[in-house]
Amino acid sequence: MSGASKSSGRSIADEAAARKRGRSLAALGYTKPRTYEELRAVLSSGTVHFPKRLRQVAIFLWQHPSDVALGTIAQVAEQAGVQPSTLVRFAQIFGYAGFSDFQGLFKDHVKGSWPEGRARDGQEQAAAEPNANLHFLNGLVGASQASLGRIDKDFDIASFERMVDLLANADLIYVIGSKRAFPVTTYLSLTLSQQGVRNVLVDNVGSTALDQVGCIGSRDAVLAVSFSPYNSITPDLVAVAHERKARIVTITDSTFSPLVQLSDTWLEVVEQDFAGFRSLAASLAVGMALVHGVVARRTA
Amino acid sequence: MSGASKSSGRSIADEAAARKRGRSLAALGYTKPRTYEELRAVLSSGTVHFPKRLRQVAIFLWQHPSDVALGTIAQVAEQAGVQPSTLVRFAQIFGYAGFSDFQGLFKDHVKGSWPEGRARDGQEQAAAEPNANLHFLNGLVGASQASLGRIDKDFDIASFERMVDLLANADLIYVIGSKRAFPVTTYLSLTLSQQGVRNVLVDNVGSTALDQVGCIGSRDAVLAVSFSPYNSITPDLVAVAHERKARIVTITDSTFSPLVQLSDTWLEVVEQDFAGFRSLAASLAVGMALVHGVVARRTA
DNA sequence: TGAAAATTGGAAATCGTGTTCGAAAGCGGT
DNA sequence: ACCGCTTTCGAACACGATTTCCAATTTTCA
Repeated sequence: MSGASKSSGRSIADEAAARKRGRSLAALGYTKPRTYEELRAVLSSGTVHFPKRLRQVAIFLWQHPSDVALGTIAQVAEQAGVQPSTLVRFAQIFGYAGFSDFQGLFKDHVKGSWPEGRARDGQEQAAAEPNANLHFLNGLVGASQASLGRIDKDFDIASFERMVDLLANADLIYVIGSKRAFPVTTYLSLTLSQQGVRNVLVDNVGSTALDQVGCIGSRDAVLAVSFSPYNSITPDLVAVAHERKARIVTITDSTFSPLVQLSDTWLEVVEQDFAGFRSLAASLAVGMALVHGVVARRTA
Repeated sequence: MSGASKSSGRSIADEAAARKRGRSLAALGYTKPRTYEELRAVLSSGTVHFPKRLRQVAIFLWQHPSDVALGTIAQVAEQAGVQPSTLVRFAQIFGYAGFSDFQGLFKDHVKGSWPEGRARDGQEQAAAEPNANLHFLNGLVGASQASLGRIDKDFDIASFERMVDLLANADLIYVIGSKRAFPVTTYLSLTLSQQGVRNVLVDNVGSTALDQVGCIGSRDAVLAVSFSPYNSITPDLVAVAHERKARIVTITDSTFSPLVQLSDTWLEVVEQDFAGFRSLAASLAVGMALVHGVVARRTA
């Protein structure tokens, strides 16, 4: 609220200053947004086209309003990945004198939705859900959360560390998984690559998977992901890799998985399902942690 | 959060300084409260008796936590009807270096009760975790759960139903998404197929994506998934589909997505990230719900 | 391809904020 | 009522935060 009161007394000078820079939105027929909702409306209208960095700022403001309200300009800038001056420029484009002034908008908003907005009614809401689609969505969310919750409970950290070791020491990592596991492997492969870890995603495009794994050497490692029913091509591919003496680490959902016997180390991740639709949340989280562990080990 | 981290590094010196003033609570057997809840507990315990001005401060803190979090010391002092220095003294009595440090408590609390800040819970929980890998895993789980939690809060059920409508009435569904969105689209495509809904996953294998979307007709629909940064091929592909008069529904993470303007209907799903690794849990859950909705509509 | 314009990064300068400190006022005990 | 201790006040100071400005870079348009 202080920000608002302060700005009101200086708005004329502010706008004059901004206009002098020739970038004020007033020139575009916009008036300075006076509330957080107005700002959101302007941002979402899509009529304003920002260059790269300023767009980055807009996206961050959109997604993390409370961080903007509570932080200093330096903190916000770092989190958004831009320079502090960029934030100031952004604020000025909207007709504000500077960041502090602009921040008042966010402070007001956060304060406004407090403490009335504290109603933690997740459970009650779900219980009396009239809409079938919402009911289903809540069921899926529940299944995902249950899967995630189970990770904390019984997680074999020793196996996990062995897996990190094996993968980190590998020459090349082959990522294998089909059907339901494929989304997991694509994300793992993408993330590994983004982190600079060379890897091959065995996707079986062109039915070349067997030939790909035929190239595996004894200094390579296989990261396999497989869920029941185990009727996909994955066990076959892993068996080939096993014959070729590669290290094999597996994420699967039971000891009955045919991959368990082939693996040097394996982790059990059980996903909950709702009405036949199975979550992938836990597998993704564990997989990401694996990637992170490998990167950390390699750069150490 | 910055306040908290800052304090941890200086706490020893802080407490020494406070003790020298002879008013530290440590002398009374109290330890410095580390969270807002702990502070409330101490205040409400009634075991500490403050002189007039300090009591005034305590009452104000109790009743207006958000003002304390958002304001400057001068503003808080004025609202509470005391001098700024009184606030500093109050903070020091509790073992903090000063008001800024103390204020961090309130900022954390406010941010924690704000949707996108909830992953912090997992992070702090993990702070006591000795194993770095476990810490990271917990962070990811926290991010996933925060993402899922946000679905309940603000979900545009109307948009969702329009999306189901459009997809259910489509002749053929094209599923488009690249990079981080690709795992989501692969799972959507797989599930659609398993449920008997004909669809094309535009995966750009062989760089044929443009040719694929060139076949889209006006009775088809596109289900696009895209996250920031929006620098992939997805917008180009969707633009082609748009020109060919197909219905377009989108799952994305902000209004700045270039897909929004091309879409008939879109849903905002914001994923939390942890150390740069972003969750997909919420997008997957929403996507699955979409598939289920389409199947239900078609078989009805 | 080259020139002009727009955008961005970064450091220097400015401004505001929090903290400290000494003096004054209040309070309780003798 | 006096003395000593505690609490409060308010101004000066120092620090950190914000803003400004200019050079470097990127983009745009001819």
